[in-house]
Amino acid sequence: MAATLKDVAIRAGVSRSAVSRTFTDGASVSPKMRKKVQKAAAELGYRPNALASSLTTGRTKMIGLISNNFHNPIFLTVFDRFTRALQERGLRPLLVNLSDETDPQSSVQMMRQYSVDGVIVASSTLSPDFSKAFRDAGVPVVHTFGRHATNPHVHVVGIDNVECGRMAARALVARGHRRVAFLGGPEAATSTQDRYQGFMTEMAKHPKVKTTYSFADDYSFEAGRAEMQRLLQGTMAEAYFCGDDVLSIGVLSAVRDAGLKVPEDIGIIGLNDMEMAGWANIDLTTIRQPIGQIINSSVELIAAMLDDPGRYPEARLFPCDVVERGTLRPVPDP
Amino acid sequence: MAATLKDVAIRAGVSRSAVSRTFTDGASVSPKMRKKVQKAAAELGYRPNALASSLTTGRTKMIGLISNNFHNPIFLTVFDRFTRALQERGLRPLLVNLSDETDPQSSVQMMRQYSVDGVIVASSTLSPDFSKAFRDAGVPVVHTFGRHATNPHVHVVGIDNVECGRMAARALVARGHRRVAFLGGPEAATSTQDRYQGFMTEMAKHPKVKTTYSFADDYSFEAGRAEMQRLLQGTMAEAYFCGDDVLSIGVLSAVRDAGLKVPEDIGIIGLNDMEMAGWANIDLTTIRQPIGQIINSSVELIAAMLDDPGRYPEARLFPCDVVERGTLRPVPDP
DNA sequence: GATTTTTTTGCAACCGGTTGCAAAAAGTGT
DNA sequence: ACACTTTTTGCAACCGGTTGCAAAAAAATC
Repeated sequence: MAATLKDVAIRAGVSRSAVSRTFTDGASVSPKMRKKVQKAAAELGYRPNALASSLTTGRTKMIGLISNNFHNPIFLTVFDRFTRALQERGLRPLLVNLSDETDPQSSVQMMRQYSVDGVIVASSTLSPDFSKAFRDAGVPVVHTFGRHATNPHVHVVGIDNVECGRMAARALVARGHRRVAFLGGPEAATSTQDRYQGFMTEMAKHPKVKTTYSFADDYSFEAGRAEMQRLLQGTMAEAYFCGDDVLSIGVLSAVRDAGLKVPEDIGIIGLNDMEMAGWANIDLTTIRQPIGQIINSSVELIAAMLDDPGRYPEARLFPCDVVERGTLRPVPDP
Repeated sequence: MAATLKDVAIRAGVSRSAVSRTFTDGASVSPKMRKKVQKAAAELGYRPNALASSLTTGRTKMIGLISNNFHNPIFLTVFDRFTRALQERGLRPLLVNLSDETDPQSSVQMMRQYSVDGVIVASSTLSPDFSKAFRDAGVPVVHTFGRHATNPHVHVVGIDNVECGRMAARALVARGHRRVAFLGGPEAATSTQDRYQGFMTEMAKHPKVKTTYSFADDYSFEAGRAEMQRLLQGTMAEAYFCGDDVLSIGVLSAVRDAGLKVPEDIGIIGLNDMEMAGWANIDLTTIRQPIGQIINSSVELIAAMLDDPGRYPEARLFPCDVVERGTLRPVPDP
């Protein structure tokens, strides 16, 4: 069975406190004692029990990583990046799948049962109130992909979805499209609302361009495809800003099945620049959300909060940029 | 700050032991006492600290979920399923990303520091020795997607990759193909080796069919595409068994870019039946690996081991089946 | 009511660590 | 060698729970 601190103390012929100090950063212990203890510990294969020490230190080094999105392919990259960034700092992600429930209180309680040092909410659809429940319970929290506010109640890291909507609108206008449309994800999602708002307000500056919009049921291939199939029954726009890449791929599929050419007949621009967007058979023009930076910044922020829990809530927004690929025609020469 | 068992005891005017018994399944406590304690606990928002109790019980209900694959899209489904199945049993996954290192001992040590109740190794590329290190350290372990052996040292849950190779071969032969090929993932991977072996041994039964093989660098779209582009410079087979779905999608991309028609000119069969295989623009004929069953079985097995740690190691293999879609021509009528 | 049996309860020790503090040891200066 | 200062060390209490056991209380039996 696992060796304990007491076993090491007995073997090294020292007090338990000496052993503890040897393994506690910053604690005072003589070099001679340290060597004696380390020798005994090595012989026994001893490593401190993180959970026992957390009772005294109040630190587990575990971070709750909460998500309700396990279907959008970009989230595999998200989990890859989060796990790596946390591990690099000696932090351990306790993964929570909230696809089936979003009661803040039961999540808060569970996280406190495990004494996580902090929580990262990785979701664009879980509400600010969800994240705020952690803050109110005294648990450091960062909401990644959350909607920013002028006076944020919790730390938010992400992109400005409104600005992305404007950016997409500008991209379509710059290509001379006279009829454009927003095809968003689920209408109730804040990310959808913000992208829609940005798109529509930018398009309002171009009254001569006909602008329409609609929503898919979900951020998924099937939902995007189904919504475009519905649109194909009526009057089409020349170009579409689709709420995200996976939606865009569904839209592309429906368009091509209808015998239309992309970008010649129909232009498509997505959002996210997930790995698949660059696959040769997709080649999606999209707006890149800098996932790596967002995640590193989130982890940096949660780590900072461990040392400064009273840290004032901030919103860190990262700029997006248009990635030119094959689904939008080139900008005409001036 | 969080209420403790002691706070509840004081508020209810009872002993700490009474409070503990109220929250411990199977412990003896009168209904009257229980009600009194529960009232006080509710008023204080008390929940037992799982880590403190683990010191006595030896149980954290945390399960290490180890993976080194965060790029194959099917792993998003894998994580979704694992988190759900574990959560349903009140178990919590501590996620570990081993993309960058595979030293068994450091992983074992980390898991023991957190007193996980068990470990699930979700990887087809991490070696049996990796999993065995946990067993040797007395940590219950299940290797999901591991290679089975006649005398397994650890519990293994997955598919018979050799049989899948045979199955793919039979599928190609049944369609009358006279020139067939295996296009595998990384040659060193055991999954590649087994699939290759099954394919080749089955094809050996059909000496009149010309059989060739090659390997992609990786299980990825780009690697699949690149390998097919290389093959397109030479003599092509009529149909290919590609080592997994994501490889197949890359292969499809290269084939179509070369102006060939699928399945008329070239047939493709993949393996896994990940969500994307069914997308209308992919419509991949593939061999379904029953991910849901594999994962539920793994979780069932780890849960069983918590109660019976000495349980004899077993291998649970699930049958695969061919999913007919659009990338292989139909079987000719007899 | 008295006796016996069963259930409930609190005490105190335990789980594996950390840490304040006083005493001991080591180091420095004269 | 002695006085003073700094560092190191062990003790014992603590962190937030669980549990064996003996005593007390409740229930059952006659």
